[in-house]
Amino acid sequence: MTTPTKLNAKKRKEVTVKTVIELSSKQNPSDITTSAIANEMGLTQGALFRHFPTKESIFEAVIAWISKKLLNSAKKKSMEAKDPLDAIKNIFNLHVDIVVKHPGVPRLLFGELQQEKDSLTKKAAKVLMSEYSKLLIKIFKQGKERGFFKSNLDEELAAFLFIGLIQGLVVSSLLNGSVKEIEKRALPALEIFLEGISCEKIIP
Amino acid sequence: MTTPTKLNAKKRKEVTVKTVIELSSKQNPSDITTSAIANEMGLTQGALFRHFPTKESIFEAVIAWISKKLLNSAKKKSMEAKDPLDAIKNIFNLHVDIVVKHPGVPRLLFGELQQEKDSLTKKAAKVLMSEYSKLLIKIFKQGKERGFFKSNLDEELAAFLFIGLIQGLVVSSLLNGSVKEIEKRALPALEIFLEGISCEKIIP
DNA sequence: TAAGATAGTAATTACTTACTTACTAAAAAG
DNA sequence: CTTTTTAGTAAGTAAGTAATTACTATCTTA
Repeated sequence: MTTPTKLNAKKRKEVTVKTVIELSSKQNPSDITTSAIANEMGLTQGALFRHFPTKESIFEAVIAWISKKLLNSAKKKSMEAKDPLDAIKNIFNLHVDIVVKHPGVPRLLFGELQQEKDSLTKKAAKVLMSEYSKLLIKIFKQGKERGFFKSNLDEELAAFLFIGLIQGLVVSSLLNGSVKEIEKRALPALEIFLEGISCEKIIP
Repeated sequence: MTTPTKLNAKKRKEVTVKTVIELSSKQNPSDITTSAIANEMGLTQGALFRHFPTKESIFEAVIAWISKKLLNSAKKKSMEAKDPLDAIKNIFNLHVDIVVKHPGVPRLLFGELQQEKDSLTKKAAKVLMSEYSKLLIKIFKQGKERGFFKSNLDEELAAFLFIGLIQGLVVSSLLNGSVKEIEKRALPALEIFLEGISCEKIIP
């Protein structure tokens, strides 16, 4: 991915973030070196440090990018939906789209979450995940009140299962070595989940 | 964890494996250095290489340990079960127990699966996961035939959701920083999953 | 008890890592 | 056109990293 030499600071930062996400889809994010990033961009390693003070700050920027991408879109989807069930479906599709388009994203987040010390990036990843959970919990709660979901549903649990749903698809793609696997299985997976949390259908 | 100086080769290898699993529960497995392992065992770094030719071979031994632990027990549980539904429940509990007792295990496996090149350890992790999937698929298939699960159930998908189910619980524990979270939510989570894949109850 | 085998030490190896710095080329501004 | 700002280079640094080595202490057993 050789980009034209000399980009302004803003563009260069954007390219860096995209490059890290790209690399994360091929290897363990914590194994990505600054040299690897620079090399992938057609840049010398030292040049990166003109734009970012530390390696960690690069990953901060990446998490920030993901946060914006995921949270903003999810909130928009939930606003546009006609009911809570529709909202869940839309957010699921959005999430799956992001994962298919950027398979590095779940790896980055999961990788950060299991870091030893509470670095800034880990904190950012935690914040993102709990914001996302909060949004889901709110929707599940609404869906419960409006009679879409079981009345005894634990919304927090449902939120984590929703995330786990996608993690399961990611695992399957890691085993088969192809993200297409995810697209194929996404909808049936969602159906099983919804079946598990929805009210029994009224017998006609 | 200072162990008595001088252990025989077999014991030392066992302690090494346990130590790596222990460390994996606190930090990203790919960040674990041979010094860290040795230090945790009360040993010098070089001493490790009396027992393992390379660092990778240490992780091979760890995956082998997990494989034995998980696969053997799961097979046994499935043999003892009175029906496929029972088998799934028992394997789920077993899996949850292992994760709660050794939180480093899912991190190790997931970490290996997303490695760049097909190292021996990645291959071993892949084999383990697909053996595990195979076992689950077999049970889901039997359950389908015997009328426990939906007749149109995709067994392979169900297997990955089963794994994702636990991943979701792991994510929740990473956010809350406590594995107890997993124990608390495990059974309700399983119920939702089973509800999603089971045959509709016959109306009395 | 003496001899050989074995587990561990401590220093050192070659190599990789994130980060720094003195310099250059090109664009932007006056 | 000249000056200043800015993005990038290339070489270097210090702090790790996995692995090797010469040596030692301890256990086993003949």
